[in-house]
Amino acid sequence: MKNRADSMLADLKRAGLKLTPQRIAIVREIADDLTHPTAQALFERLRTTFPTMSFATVYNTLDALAGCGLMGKLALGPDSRAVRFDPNTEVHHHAVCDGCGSVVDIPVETDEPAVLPLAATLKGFRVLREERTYRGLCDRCSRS
Amino acid sequence: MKNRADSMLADLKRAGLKLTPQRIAIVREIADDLTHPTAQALFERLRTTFPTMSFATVYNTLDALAGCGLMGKLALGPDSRAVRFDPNTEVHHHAVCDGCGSVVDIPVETDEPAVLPLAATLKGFRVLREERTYRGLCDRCSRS
DNA sequence: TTGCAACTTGGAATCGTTCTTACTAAAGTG
DNA sequence: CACTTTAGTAAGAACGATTCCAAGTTGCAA
Repeated sequence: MKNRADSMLADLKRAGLKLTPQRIAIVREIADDLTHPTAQALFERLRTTFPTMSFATVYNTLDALAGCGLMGKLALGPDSRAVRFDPNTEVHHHAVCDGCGSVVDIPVETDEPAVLPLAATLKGFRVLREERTYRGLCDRCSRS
Repeated sequence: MKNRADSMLADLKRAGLKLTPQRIAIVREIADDLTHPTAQALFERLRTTFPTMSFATVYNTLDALAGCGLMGKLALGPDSRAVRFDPNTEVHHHAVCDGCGSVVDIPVETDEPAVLPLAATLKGFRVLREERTYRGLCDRCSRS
């Protein structure tokens, strides 16, 4: 495998989607981005090198990626209402800084109970997935 | 203590806020509501018995309650964009049904590590709070 | 190379929420 | 009890994020 962007593009194609210049640009922009950007942020960045890029295309492509399981969509709190996109498809959690709003991935420790015994049942509720958000202060914000 | 609504009203007053008829109506409407309603849903319900009620007042009151720690605000997923309000101030988690979108409270089991050793440190991140969302299918949806 | 379903664009529409303005009611002051 | 200050409300405009739409364009299978 070459890199994350190329592998995502290959998967997109495999799913029957066309590899347009716009999609290629979008995928390259986010594939290795660990900051969990919003669609708006991506759009701004893309517009500098791809001036005709439209909002709808950014959203469409990100949703297509999400639909293929190549991208996560995050709603990280009632205050930051914009959806954030996460190219990390490993099982993991998130830490959100109350100070600056930054988001970092938290890998699942190998010694903890694998996020959840999948399809466990909780009060008549069939649990398929568990999401955790740790809130607090990032290194930088807890100093200042 | 009489009931949840009265105790919330007392706390509101103690916080220096006036007990207006609007606030009393809003608090009574949500105090014992376990469905995590949106501001819109509450507004619709209130409007039937309090026709002059305005959106701004609903939001103001819910935010005031949240500011006093009497109400939680939830962003439960990228698909349901509306903020949901939760009068349950106990430490607990949430289970969200992929089918119907319903939300139920999940109490923290006494045998699990108290949500998190408070202020634990994670990769240089000072953790103050942990939120968990279990996703899957509710009893009703997993049958049909 | 061609044909067409899939795609892109730009702007309008929508949704949930916040803001603004003017009005009203309550609480403090003398 | 009049007077002032302050807090709260109503209605709708404004806002930010996202989705929809109509019209034009293009990747790619055959």
